[in-house]
Amino acid sequence: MRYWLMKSEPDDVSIDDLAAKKTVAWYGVRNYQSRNFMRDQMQLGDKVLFYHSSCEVPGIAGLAEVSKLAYPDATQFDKKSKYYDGKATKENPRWFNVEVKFVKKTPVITLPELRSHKELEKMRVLAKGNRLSITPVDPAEWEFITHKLVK
DNA sequence: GCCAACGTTGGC
DNA sequence: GCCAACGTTGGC
Repeated sequence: MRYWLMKSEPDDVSIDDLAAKKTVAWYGVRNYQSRNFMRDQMQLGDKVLFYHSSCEVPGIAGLAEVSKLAYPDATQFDKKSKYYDGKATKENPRWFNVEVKFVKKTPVITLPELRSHKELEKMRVLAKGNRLSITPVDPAEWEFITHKLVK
Protein backbone atom coordinates (compact mmCIF):
# COMPACT_ATOMS: atom_id res chain seq x y z
CA MET A 1 0.00 0.00 0.00
CA ARG A 2 1.44 3.31 -1.07
CA TYR A 3 0.36 6.92 -0.77
CA TRP A 4 0.41 9.55 -3.50
CA LEU A 5 -0.36 13.14 -4.22
CA MET A 6 -1.89 13.73 -7.64
CA LYS A 7 -2.32 17.19 -9.15
CA SER A 8 -5.32 18.10 -11.23
CA GLU A 9 -6.37 21.42 -12.62
CA PRO A 10 -9.88 21.94 -11.27
CA ASP A 11 -10.89 23.66 -14.53
CA ASP A 12 -10.25 20.26 -16.09
CA VAL A 13 -11.19 17.77 -13.36
CA SER A 14 -12.03 19.06 -9.87
CA ILE A 15 -12.81 17.12 -6.71
CA ASP A 16 -16.47 17.92 -7.37
CA ASP A 17 -16.18 16.37 -10.83
CA LEU A 18 -14.66 13.27 -9.26
CA ALA A 19 -17.44 13.17 -6.66
CA ALA A 20 -20.03 13.36 -9.42
CA LYS A 21 -18.40 10.79 -11.67
CA LYS A 22 -17.20 8.52 -8.84
CA THR A 23 -14.24 7.39 -10.98
CA VAL A 24 -11.99 9.19 -13.45
CA ALA A 25 -9.12 8.14 -15.70
CA TRP A 26 -5.94 10.09 -14.91
CA TYR A 27 -5.22 10.83 -18.57
CA GLY A 28 -2.87 13.44 -19.96
CA VAL A 29 0.26 12.82 -17.90
CA ARG A 30 3.18 13.50 -20.26
CA ASN A 31 6.09 13.29 -17.88
CA TYR A 32 8.11 10.09 -17.63
CA GLN A 33 8.62 10.10 -13.89
CA SER A 34 4.93 10.58 -13.20
CA ARG A 35 4.08 7.97 -15.83
CA ASN A 36 6.44 5.49 -14.20
CA PHE A 37 4.82 6.00 -10.81
CA MET A 38 1.45 5.11 -12.32
CA ARG A 39 2.66 2.28 -14.54
CA ASP A 40 5.17 0.63 -12.25
CA GLN A 41 4.22 1.37 -8.70
CA MET A 42 0.55 2.09 -8.23
CA GLN A 43 -1.55 -0.75 -6.84
CA LEU A 44 -5.25 -1.14 -6.39
CA GLY A 45 -6.32 0.58 -3.19
CA ASP A 46 -3.35 2.94 -3.02
CA LYS A 47 -4.39 6.15 -1.27
CA VAL A 48 -4.39 9.47 -3.09
CA LEU A 49 -4.35 13.10 -1.98
CA PHE A 50 -6.30 14.94 -4.67
CA TYR A 51 -4.59 18.28 -5.26
CA HIS A 52 -5.95 21.32 -7.10
CA SER A 53 -3.23 23.11 -9.06
CA SER A 54 -3.04 26.16 -11.31
CA CYS A 55 -6.11 27.70 -9.74
CA GLU A 56 -7.19 30.40 -7.33
CA VAL A 57 -6.53 28.38 -4.15
CA PRO A 58 -4.03 25.60 -4.82
CA GLY A 59 -4.02 22.80 -2.27
CA ILE A 60 -5.32 19.39 -1.22
CA ALA A 61 -9.03 19.26 -1.95
CA GLY A 62 -9.93 15.67 -1.19
CA LEU A 63 -9.04 12.01 -0.95
CA ALA A 64 -9.21 9.30 -3.59
CA GLU A 65 -8.06 5.75 -4.18
CA VAL A 66 -6.53 3.87 -7.10
CA SER A 67 -9.37 1.81 -8.58
CA LYS A 68 -7.84 0.53 -11.80
CA LEU A 69 -4.25 -0.34 -12.67
CA ALA A 70 -2.39 1.55 -15.40
CA TYR A 71 -3.31 0.95 -19.04
CA PRO A 72 -2.44 2.89 -22.21
CA ASP A 73 -3.77 6.46 -22.15
CA ALA A 74 -6.29 6.68 -25.00
CA THR A 75 -5.64 10.39 -25.62
CA GLN A 76 -2.13 9.68 -27.00
CA PHE A 77 -3.75 8.06 -30.06
CA ASP A 78 -6.41 10.76 -30.58
CA LYS A 79 -5.29 13.24 -33.23
CA LYS A 80 -7.85 15.75 -32.01
CA SER A 81 -6.63 15.64 -28.43
CA LYS A 82 -4.13 18.11 -27.09
CA TYR A 83 -2.45 15.09 -25.56
CA TYR A 84 -1.93 13.40 -28.95
CA ASP A 85 1.54 11.91 -29.38
CA GLY A 86 2.52 10.96 -32.93
CA LYS A 87 5.36 8.80 -31.68
CA ALA A 88 3.10 6.52 -29.71
CA THR A 89 1.57 3.43 -31.32
CA LYS A 90 -0.96 0.90 -30.11
CA GLU A 91 1.78 -1.74 -30.24
CA ASN A 92 4.18 0.50 -28.39
CA PRO A 93 2.25 2.97 -26.26
CA ARG A 94 4.23 5.66 -24.52
CA TRP A 95 1.75 6.98 -21.95
CA PHE A 96 -0.32 5.22 -19.31
CA ASN A 97 -2.97 6.16 -16.82
CA VAL A 98 -4.59 4.63 -13.77
CA GLU A 99 -8.14 5.35 -12.68
CA VAL A 100 -9.00 6.74 -9.29
CA LYS A 101 -12.24 6.68 -7.35
CA PHE A 102 -13.73 9.31 -5.11
CA VAL A 103 -13.33 8.86 -1.36
CA LYS A 104 -14.12 12.24 0.18
CA LYS A 105 -14.00 15.96 -0.32
CA THR A 106 -12.14 18.04 2.26
CA PRO A 107 -11.87 21.74 2.97
CA VAL A 108 -8.92 22.88 0.85
CA ILE A 109 -5.62 22.52 2.68
CA THR A 110 -3.64 25.37 1.17
CA LEU A 111 0.07 25.52 0.45
CA PRO A 112 0.73 27.99 3.29
CA GLU A 113 -1.04 25.64 5.70
CA LEU A 114 0.90 22.61 4.46
CA ARG A 115 4.14 24.57 4.80
CA SER A 116 3.25 25.62 8.33
CA HIS A 117 3.56 22.06 9.68
CA LYS A 118 7.00 20.77 10.51
CA GLU A 119 5.76 17.21 9.98
CA LEU A 120 5.18 18.00 6.31
CA GLU A 121 8.30 20.00 5.50
CA LYS A 122 9.78 17.15 3.47
CA MET A 123 6.74 16.64 1.27
CA ARG A 124 7.85 16.37 -2.34
CA VAL A 125 5.09 18.65 -3.53
CA LEU A 126 6.43 21.44 -1.31
CA ALA A 127 10.01 21.11 -2.54
CA LYS A 128 11.38 24.08 -4.40
CA GLY A 129 11.07 23.71 -8.14
CA ASN A 130 8.95 20.59 -7.92
CA ARG A 131 6.92 20.18 -11.08
CA LEU A 132 5.94 16.55 -10.88
CA SER A 133 2.20 16.09 -11.21
CA ILE A 134 2.39 12.86 -9.20
CA THR A 135 4.55 12.53 -6.09
CA PRO A 136 4.92 9.80 -3.46
CA VAL A 137 3.68 10.66 0.04
CA ASP A 138 5.23 9.18 3.19
CA PRO A 139 2.89 7.10 5.38
CA ALA A 140 3.62 9.50 8.26
CA GLU A 141 2.67 12.47 6.11
CA TRP A 142 -0.53 10.73 5.05
CA GLU A 143 -1.38 9.97 8.69
CA PHE A 144 -0.74 13.54 9.73
CA ILE A 145 -2.82 15.02 6.93
CA THR A 146 -5.75 12.62 7.19
CA HIS A 147 -5.91 12.53 11.00
CA LYS A 148 -4.72 15.95 12.11
CA LEU A 149 -5.72 18.23 9.27
CA VAL A 150 -8.84 16.45 8.03
CA LYS A 151 -11.34 15.70 10.75
C1' DG B 1 1.32 37.84 -17.11
C1' DC B 2 5.81 36.98 -14.92
C1' DC B 3 9.43 34.07 -14.24
C1' DA B 4 12.18 30.36 -11.68
C1' DA B 5 12.89 25.79 -12.19
C1' DC B 6 13.58 22.01 -14.74
C1' DG B 7 12.47 18.43 -18.48
C1' DT B 8 13.10 17.57 -23.43
C1' DT B 9 15.05 18.11 -27.92
C1' DG B 10 18.38 18.06 -31.35
C1' DG B 11 22.78 19.61 -33.45
C1' DC B 12 27.28 18.48 -33.12
C1' DG C 1 26.89 12.05 -24.75
C1' DC C 2 27.19 17.12 -24.10
C1' DC C 3 24.70 21.12 -23.62
C1' DA C 4 22.24 25.32 -25.49
C1' DA C 5 17.84 26.40 -26.79
C1' DC C 6 13.33 25.79 -26.10
C1' DG C 7 8.93 24.53 -23.88
C1' DT C 8 6.19 23.69 -19.81
C1' DT C 9 4.72 23.95 -15.08
C1' DG C 10 2.60 26.30 -11.60
C1' DG C 11 2.73 29.61 -7.70
C1' DC C 12 2.46 34.28 -7.21
